[in-house]
Amino acid sequence: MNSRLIMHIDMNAFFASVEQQSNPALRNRPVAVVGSQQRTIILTASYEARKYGVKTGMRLGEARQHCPQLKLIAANNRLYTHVSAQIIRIFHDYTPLVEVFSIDEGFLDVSGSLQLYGSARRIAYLIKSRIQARFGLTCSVGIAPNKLLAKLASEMQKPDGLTIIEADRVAEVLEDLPIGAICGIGRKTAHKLNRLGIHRCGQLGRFPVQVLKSRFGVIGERLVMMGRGIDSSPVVPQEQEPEVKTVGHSMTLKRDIQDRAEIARFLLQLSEMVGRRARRYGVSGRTVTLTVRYADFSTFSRQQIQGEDICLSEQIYRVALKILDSLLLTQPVRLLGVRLSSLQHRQRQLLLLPEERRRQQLTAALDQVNDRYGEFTLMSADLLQVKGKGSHVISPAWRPEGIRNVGVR
DNA sequence: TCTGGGGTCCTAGGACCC
DNA sequence: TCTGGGGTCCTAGGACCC
Repeated sequence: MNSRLIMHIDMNAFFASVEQQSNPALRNRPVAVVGSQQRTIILTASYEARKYGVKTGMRLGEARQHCPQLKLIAANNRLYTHVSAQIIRIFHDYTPLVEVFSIDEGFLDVSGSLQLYGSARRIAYLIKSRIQARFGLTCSVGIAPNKLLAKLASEMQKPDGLTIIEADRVAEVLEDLPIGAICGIGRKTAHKLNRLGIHRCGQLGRFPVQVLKSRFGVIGERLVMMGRGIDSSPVVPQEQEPEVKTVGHSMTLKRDIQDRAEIARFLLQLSEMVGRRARRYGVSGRTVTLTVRYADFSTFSRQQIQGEDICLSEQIYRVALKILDSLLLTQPVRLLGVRLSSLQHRQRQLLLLPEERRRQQLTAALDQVNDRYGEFTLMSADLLQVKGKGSHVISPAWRPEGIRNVGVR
């Protein structure tokens, strides 16, 4: 009973594939989904575009150099969320143990589903064919004894792959695998490991733990385990997901600005977005962080802790503004961010003073209108001066509404 | 059309208290 | 008055993931 069977399912070029399905004219053509603002990057490229070297994270100019006929599409977050939620529902038909890793990825613990379906391979085929039939989308599936290896396996065949790593083949698979292929070993860590003479997972797994511990701290031990393909972390279903720890929004401005009044108006807009999401989650927080990126891309943040938990947009804004006032801006500003952390569940309304309670009710009414009719349908007069609406860029890490577990306790 | 946005976790240094 | 040590909280930055 201690041998598990974990499946990782990764939708192939998700955003781009969804667009190609919803618009047949885009099929078999190089397309890329980008953010809705002007200053953006490639979020997802279709496989046709990838052939030309177009990749996630690329600047638009560079992408066009690789592929002049590249068709760009502004991200449609509602559509992707909708499709994602339905795909997740399909996963749940095969096991209650589904971990939503991002909008286009999930882990399934199918250890207990084999009696019913025969094998993990069969479950994978069923899921793949249902997703194909219903949405016209392909995915890559990895099956292995743990999450680390399942994720690795799903990467091995794309698109439309199915890769199984059996327990007795783990060492063989890892021996010559570059360390960077492991989820959790990024560019910097790979580089540091390379300098210790470690290039392959096999080498990593045999390396003295003590040396890695002294160089990497607590993750030193984890690194050796990764090299050996050992991972005991469970598949965490939605209802057991830890609660959110921070809520934040940031935006790259259409153009770099230096005028403090203008900066303040963007902070108000960001504070409203943060406050509204915090209230929807039912949390408030004591720490407000302001992030600034200058025109040269250098980025810094300053935080301030309040004596009480806050969640109203105006309260967040006031703190953000205080931080702004304490800053000496040495360059035009490219990006602004506001984040609320040290989150707590909000107190019951009974404990509030009548005046505070009235204000909360007003805020809740405004939030309801905005939830139904879209961001910034109702907003303070100051916000009206801010040109454009909130950022509607969606990231692959973004979770469908209601997927994240909040407000239970 | 020069480089997005949402998170989590870890670290190092300093303040402060006992 | 020439110098310890542990614990906790806070700050800012960085690595990593999608």
